[in-house]
Amino acid sequence: MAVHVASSGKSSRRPKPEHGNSLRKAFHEIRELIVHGRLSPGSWIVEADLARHLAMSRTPVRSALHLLQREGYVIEHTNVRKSRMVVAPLTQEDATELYQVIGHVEGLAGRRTATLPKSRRNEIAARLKQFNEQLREIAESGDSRASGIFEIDRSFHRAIIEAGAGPRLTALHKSIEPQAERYWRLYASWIMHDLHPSLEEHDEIISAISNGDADRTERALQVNWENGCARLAKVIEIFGERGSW
Amino acid sequence: MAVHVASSGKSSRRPKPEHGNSLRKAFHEIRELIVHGRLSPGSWIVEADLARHLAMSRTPVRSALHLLQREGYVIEHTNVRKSRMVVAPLTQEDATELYQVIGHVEGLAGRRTATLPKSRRNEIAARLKQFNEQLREIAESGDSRASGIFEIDRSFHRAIIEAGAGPRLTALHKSIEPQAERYWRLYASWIMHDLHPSLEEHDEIISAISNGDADRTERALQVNWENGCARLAKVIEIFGERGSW
DNA sequence: AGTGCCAGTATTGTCTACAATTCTGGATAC
DNA sequence: GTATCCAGAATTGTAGACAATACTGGCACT
Repeated sequence: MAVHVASSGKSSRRPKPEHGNSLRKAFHEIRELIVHGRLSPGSWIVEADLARHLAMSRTPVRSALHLLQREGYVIEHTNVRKSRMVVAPLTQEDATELYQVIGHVEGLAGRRTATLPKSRRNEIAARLKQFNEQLREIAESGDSRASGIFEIDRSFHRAIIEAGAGPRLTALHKSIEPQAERYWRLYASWIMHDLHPSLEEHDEIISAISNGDADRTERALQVNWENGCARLAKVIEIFGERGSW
Repeated sequence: MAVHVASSGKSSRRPKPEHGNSLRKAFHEIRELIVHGRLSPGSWIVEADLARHLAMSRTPVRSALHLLQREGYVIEHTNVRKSRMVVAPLTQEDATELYQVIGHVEGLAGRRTATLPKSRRNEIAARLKQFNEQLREIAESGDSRASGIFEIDRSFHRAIIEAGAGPRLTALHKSIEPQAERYWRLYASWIMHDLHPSLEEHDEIISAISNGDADRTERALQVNWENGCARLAKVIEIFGERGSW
C-alpha cells in the first residue's frame, strides 16, 4: 500500500530535502563564494554557517568541502583528529606553481591536439581564431568588461582541451583551471592593460596547431601561462598577497 | 555536571563511533580494495555493503567514494539525480592517458629538481642511484618479489617529487600516481621480465639531474613513463582488458 | 601580575532515520 | 507469447541527533 503519500498530508514535518542536487549545489556555490572572494582567503570556515546560508543540512556541505579541499580551494589546518577548514590563501608562490601546472596540463592536451588529422586541426584553428579576434576587439575598444574577457579566454583554452584531451586529462583540467580565476578576478583590471602580448601568444598557439607541430604547440601553451603568471606577479607585488598572514 | 558518562552505563546503546578516523580509513581501505583488485574493475559498488565490511556507517564511506571518484578510481554511472558508482575499468586507452599524464607531472617536478643548487642535486642523485642499484640487484637475482620492486620504483620517483615539487604539484602527484599501481599489479609478473630498459632510463634521469639539465630531465621522465606504458600495452594485449564490457 | 587549570561553549565527526528514486519480478491484459 | 504496469525491494541522498574533541574565558593559586 502507498505508505509514502501519507507524509505529504502531514505537510511541514520536515523541510523538504532538495533530494539529489544538494551536494552539487553546495560544491558549486561554495566554490563561487571562494572564487569571487565573498569568502576571503585565509578565513575560517564553519560548516554550520555555510549550511544555514545554503539552506541545507551539514551533510552535503561537508562533502563539498572535502572535494574543494582536494582541489585546492580549501586547506586543512591539520590537528590530530579534527580538521579545521580554511580558505586557501593567494600567494605569489602558489600562483607560480598553479600556473606552471596548468601550462603543462594544457601543453599536454595541445600536444595531442596537434597530432590530430589536418582537417580537424583546421576546424579547431578556425574556432580559436574567432575567439582571439573577439579578444582583440575588446582590447582595442578599451572596454573594461573584464569578465567578458575572462570568459572568452577561457573558451579559447577549453577548446583546445576538448579537442585533444581524453577523459582523464579533461577532468584534471576541469579541476585545476578554475582556480586560476581566483587570481584573475582579484587583479582583473590591472591585467587588462597588457592584454596584447597574450593575444600574440595565442596566435603562436594557433599557428603551431595548424602546422601540426606538437612540440611547438606544447611549448607555446606553456609560455602563454608562464607569461600570464609573470604579468600577474607584477600586480601581486603592488597589491600584496591575500590571506597569507 | 557530567552528563556524558551516563551513556556508558547503558552499554551498547550505540556501537561506538570511531570518532575522527573513519573517513580516512574508508578512503584508504576502499582504494586498497580497488588497487588490489578485490573490487574488480567494472563492478558495481553498494555503499551499504562497504559500510558493513568496514564496520562503520554509510556517511564516511559515501564521502570516501566521492573523493575516489574525483581521483578516477570510481566512475559515476550518471542518471538524472542518482549516481551509481562503478569501479573504474582498466583499458588500454585509459592506461595510455594515465601514464602520459603522470609522465608530464613528474616531468615538471623533475624540471624543477634540475634547477636546484648543485650540492642539493648531488644528494638527490646519490639517493636515486641507491634505489636503482637495489632494483638492479633484484633484477639480476631473478627474484620475483614484484611488490618489492614496485615499492622501490615508487620511492625512486617520489624522491624526485619531494625534491622539486611544491605543495600543489605534490598533491597532484599523490592523487594520480597510485592509480598506476592498478595496472602494475595486474600485470606485475610480466612486466618484471623486461625491467632492464627501465633501469637504463633511470640512469638517464639521474645523469640529467646531476648535470642540472632541466629539459633533459623532463624529457627523460616522460620517456620513462611512455615506455612503461608501451611495455604494459604488450601485456594488456595478451591478457585482455578488465571490466570494460 | 603571571600561570595553570577547569567549566562551558563551539565545532567537528559519525550514526540512524527517513524520503525519494530506481530496479525487479511477476501478474494481467491483449 | 509478448508487452505493460504495478507492488515491493533495493539503494541513494539528505536531515537531524548525538558523541567527541578543541577552544575560550575566567578563576584560583602562586
